[in-house]
Amino acid sequence: MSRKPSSRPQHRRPAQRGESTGAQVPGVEYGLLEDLMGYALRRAQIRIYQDFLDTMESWSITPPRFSAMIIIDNNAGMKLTELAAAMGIARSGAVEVVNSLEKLGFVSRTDSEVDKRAHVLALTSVGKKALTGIAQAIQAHDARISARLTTAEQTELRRLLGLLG
Amino acid sequence: MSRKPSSRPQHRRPAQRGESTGAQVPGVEYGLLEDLMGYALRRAQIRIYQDFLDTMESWSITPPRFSAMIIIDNNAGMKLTELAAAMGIARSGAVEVVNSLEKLGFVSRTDSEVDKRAHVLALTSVGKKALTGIAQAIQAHDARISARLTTAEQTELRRLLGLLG
DNA sequence: TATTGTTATACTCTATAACTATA
DNA sequence: TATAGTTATAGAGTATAACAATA
Repeated sequence: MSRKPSSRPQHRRPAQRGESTGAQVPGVEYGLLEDLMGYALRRAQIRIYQDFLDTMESWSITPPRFSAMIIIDNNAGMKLTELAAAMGIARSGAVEVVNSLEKLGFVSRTDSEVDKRAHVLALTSVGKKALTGIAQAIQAHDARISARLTTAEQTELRRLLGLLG
Repeated sequence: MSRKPSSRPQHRRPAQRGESTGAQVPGVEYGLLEDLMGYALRRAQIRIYQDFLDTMESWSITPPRFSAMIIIDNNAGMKLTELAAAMGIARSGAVEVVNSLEKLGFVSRTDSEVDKRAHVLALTSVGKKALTGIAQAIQAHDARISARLTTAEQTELRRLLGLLG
């Protein structure tokens, strides 16, 4: 089965992780999966991730990029290796995140004064302005996904999630 | 910066998603992230995913592969398109999952009697035997991640997760 | 015309290892 | 020797679009 490479689509939506709804399909037996806490958590995250992506669509922001922006904004003078540690990812992964944020014009690398190997990360003015809007949208997203829980239930959910794992 | 392609390592651990611990690093400010339910959920999932991978390492099983095996086992005569719908992923993704499970010898495709386009999915005898061990290990994993919660708290957590999204 | 399975393509996220420049 | 940033490579998971065979 072959296809013409020349007819490749130009306006495809970016293929991101988690386009599925996280809902169960009626008539399908899920067996053991129904009993697993890990599966319940995974389904919830898939549902929420979709809303996150929809929320961030116009900004080209993904969860790791968002985390990186927030962490850079809250830790002045941070180096790339420190960002990687803070995010719990490899240095090479942090390079990719910073590359993409730099390409979007949100983050800058500046040569460190004290260590010629290191780059100091910072949000650009464009990045700072964008983060204001992004943070607002994310907070609205977070409120939306938590809307069916009372304040007490939200507190309890946080506590129980903290105990997991 | 170039490198010698001939010196490529041969015994690297497969790079899977979620090698990070999901823990926060002391001394780092996480700002808004601390307040987000979505971030709390994400961190819990990262922690748990690591234990899942460690548990499944000897079986080469990942969450989607595990879900697929359970669903195929519980829905006799299922077609690939139905599996994709049940898992909430694209057909092309289901092809990949089934390919990998077929390569492991756990799943078989059989020509459908009633629809010459379709293949009927089934666990092989090897797959059935493997699933017994896998399911046991996963149930132990699930008990492990839930161990710090009482039974009542586990029930409550499930309920609250169901309300999310 | 519509559906089924497949392939081609592309993108994100993650990893390990090796490399260069610097400490 | 060790660290900081980068690049090369790899693999899993996801997507859209097009295609051949069949319904």
